[in-house]
Amino acid sequence: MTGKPGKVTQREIARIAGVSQTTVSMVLNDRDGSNIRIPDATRERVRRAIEQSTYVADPAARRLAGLDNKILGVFTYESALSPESMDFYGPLLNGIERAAESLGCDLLFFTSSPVEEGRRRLFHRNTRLRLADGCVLLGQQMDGEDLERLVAESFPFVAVGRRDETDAPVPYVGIDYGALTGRLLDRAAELGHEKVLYLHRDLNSPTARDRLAAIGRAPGALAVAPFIVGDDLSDLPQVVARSGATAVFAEDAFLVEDAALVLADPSLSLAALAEVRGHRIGGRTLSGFHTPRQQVAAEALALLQQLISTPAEEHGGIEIQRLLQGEVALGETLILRGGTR
Amino acid sequence: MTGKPGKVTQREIARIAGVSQTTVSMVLNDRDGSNIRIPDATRERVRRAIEQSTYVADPAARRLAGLDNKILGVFTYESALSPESMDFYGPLLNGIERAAESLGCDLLFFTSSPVEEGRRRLFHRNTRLRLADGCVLLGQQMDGEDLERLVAESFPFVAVGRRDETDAPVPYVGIDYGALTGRLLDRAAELGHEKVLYLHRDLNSPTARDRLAAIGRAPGALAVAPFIVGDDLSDLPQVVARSGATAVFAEDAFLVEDAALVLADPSLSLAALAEVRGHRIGGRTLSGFHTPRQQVAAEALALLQQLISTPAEEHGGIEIQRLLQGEVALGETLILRGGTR
DNA sequence: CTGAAAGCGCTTACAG
DNA sequence: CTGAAAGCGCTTACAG
Repeated sequence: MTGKPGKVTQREIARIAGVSQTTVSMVLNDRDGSNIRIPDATRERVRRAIEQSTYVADPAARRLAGLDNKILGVFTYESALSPESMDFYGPLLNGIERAAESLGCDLLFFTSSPVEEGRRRLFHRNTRLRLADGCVLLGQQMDGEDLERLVAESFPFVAVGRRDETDAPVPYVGIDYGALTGRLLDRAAELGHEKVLYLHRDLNSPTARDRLAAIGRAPGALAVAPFIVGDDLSDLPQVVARSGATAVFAEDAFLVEDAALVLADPSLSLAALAEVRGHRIGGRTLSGFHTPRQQVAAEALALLQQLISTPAEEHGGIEIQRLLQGEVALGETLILRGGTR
Repeated sequence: MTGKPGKVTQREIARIAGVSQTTVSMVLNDRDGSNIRIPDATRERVRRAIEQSTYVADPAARRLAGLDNKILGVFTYESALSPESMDFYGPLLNGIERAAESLGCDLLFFTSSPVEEGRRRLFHRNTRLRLADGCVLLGQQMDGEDLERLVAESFPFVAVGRRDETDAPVPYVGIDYGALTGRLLDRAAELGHEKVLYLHRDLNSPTARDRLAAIGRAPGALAVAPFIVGDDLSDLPQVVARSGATAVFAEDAFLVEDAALVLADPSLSLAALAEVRGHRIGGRTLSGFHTPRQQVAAEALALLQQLISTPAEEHGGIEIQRLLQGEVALGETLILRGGTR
């Protein structure tokens, strides 16, 4: 696999144009500063030689010589392009693709990373991480060690979603689930609810903690009881009855849907503390949040680009941790206490 | 952007282990042939030095030195990750991701390619194409010149979908739409239809031509009239009435859906000469094809890998043009002539 | 204004 | 068994 017969190099162009290889490089990179001044004639000669050939710069060589590659890495802790993950990753990937287009960057997906314990490993023997100028990380849960190491090696990266599992501050762009949760709880209180049951899977992620923390700060009139669920929800009706809750919230829309299947009571209010777009319960739009996922992705790439193009000493001036505000989706399943859906 | 403070090189490892940089390279690449024999002791010393450090090989340097990168390029002529394109690209991308995982390859998406006349350009000033060992091309229509040039530069690539726009034989993996069309027409004849109207947009793609060619070979009892449609379908009822057709086929499921909106007659049979999964007309599953798109993607990557790892002289032994068989989806909209949906 | 030279980090003949 | 050297294709000081 060394045979690259069709490959044209700067040396070849130089030969044709009758100049040195250095000059070709200068022309290609528009190096035209104080001490380098290439006459238009030479410049033209080189240009023509290039046009007539099929020359394209070898990106590996450029990179090795110290230039940016305009390649951004995309690392996902799970499969990104499977049908199941599209609900979550789809809008993010779309935002990333569009941002990359407008930044003029290519996207390197680290699909080769070996899977261990169900999750991909970022660092491994032959990681191509370094080929990228920087990397965005996606996934509900991330590996704290990966993050620490990226910081330690001062490799530019941005996590999508809030992170707090490390000592060193990690650059991220996320959604302010705490604020959203607070607002939805306010809304529930306004509608007369006094007891809410909150279903979750006890995930160990920052956003899961943000939701729980916000629940701990619920308005005085409202008591919210967290309840950890497993795969089997058959006990749920009893739990709800015993708790006296008039509303059931859950950490994501799928969990609300599952709960709704076993919870037949139409007077029970339902909501997800997460994106609800496209989700309906018995024909009614689910109450919950609208989260600006495309915008998160776009801002993550913009931040990454900023980190890449700013010398490390000046990183202090950059806001590296950003939470974007979503909005509460009122929906039709969070209703007046005592009403019916 | 030259500051790579956290970067460890082979030279550094060599210094620590007290060997030459060459030896480090040998150990890393398990070079252990006839004339190179590294004692386990040395080997171990190097291994430990590597483990203790955060060394990872620089992929740009490896590539420049002539090795494969295990990076496969993905070029799409349109946006690949937008919600609209997911219907078409989704299963293909999913197949590509999975195949890449099992081949141990990363995926480079050429999102930076400048868009001209609504389509991306493969070759441009700073293309990173060469960074990949090879490339898969996706898109309904492709640029013949791009394909010619790839062949001329003997850059390994595989097109997804049949291609015939070049003189040189282009490697591809596609679906045999001609065979599928033939079988659906047979089915229509069996159901008693004698006249069918075929709606299409007169696209200039090989698969579009394959469908038309198969229509030209329709069974004797069946007359199929191709009809080119624009965006406005309001004339369609008249056209159908005038033609005397008892069935209307179209080149894709969306076009059938659009046609169904203006064609109220429930005795009219409908079908798409394309993938129909997930499509319904008035509650009935649409008749058409089931196409193995994930398999197409997987086979395209396998073929690409084969082309990459086989010396060019032996390419003659590889079947580079492959058509996969799909199956006819009987559905509920292609019915007995005279029946009602 | 332009070229010869060093260097980026690796691999692989080629000499010891 | 192991290292010094050349080379991959580029960029960028540094000399003319």
